[in-house]
Amino acid sequence: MKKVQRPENVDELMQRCYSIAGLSIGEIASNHGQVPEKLLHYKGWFGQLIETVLGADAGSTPTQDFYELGIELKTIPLDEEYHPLETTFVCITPLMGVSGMIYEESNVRNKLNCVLWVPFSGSRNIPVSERTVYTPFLWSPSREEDLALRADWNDHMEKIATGQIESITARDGDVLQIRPKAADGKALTKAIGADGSIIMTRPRGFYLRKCFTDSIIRREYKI
DNA sequence: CGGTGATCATCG
DNA sequence: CGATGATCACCG
Repeated sequence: MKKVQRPENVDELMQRCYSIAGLSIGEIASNHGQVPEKLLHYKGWFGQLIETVLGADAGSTPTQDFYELGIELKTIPLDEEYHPLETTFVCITPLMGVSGMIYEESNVRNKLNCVLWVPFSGSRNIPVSERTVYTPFLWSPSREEDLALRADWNDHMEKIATGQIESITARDGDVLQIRPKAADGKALTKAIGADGSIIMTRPRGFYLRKCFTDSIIRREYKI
């Protein structure tokens, strides 16, 4: 693995981004090991590859990838018409100690405050090494997007705070949904139960719906 | 276990 | 056939 230093500033980061725009995954991975045939057993592989290439550290800290720059890195697979193929994981959903939490100080708001999107062709009928990176770009939520995120976050967190976590499904939330996020179905974590007691439940995560990221992509690429 | 990075597989 | 619920790999 070739070591890449952390970028000193946004310009340096973006120059690295533009240097990989248009390249195939195989070309980008040439100095970083083998490209997997399928992503089934390597689901986060591409995201971690891009982190390495751009100089983010591969830690698992709940902060931005480029902490000094306040920038979060997200790769996003698109189909032939530039529509997102998958939802976008944001962060783990807090299920305990949520009373008094406000959106402005939430992990969701912090993560999405400034995102470096790295879109790439992700259709499964294209061999992984032949999929290409589109032009990465920086994004911050518009006022409307921020309001939509805040509304969903408030709805979700109120339910969690009042012991209704088990009633939340992926259908809830216009742009921000909650879905299981764990290694398997056996993983359990503490949450607030209906009667205020502590219950054990599946860990959850916040995800951005495709419609939300789709509008981001279409606005940026003017399509 | 609880985070990071996500995509898979099944079902309505 | 797309979304929901489940799952995969790795790290400290």
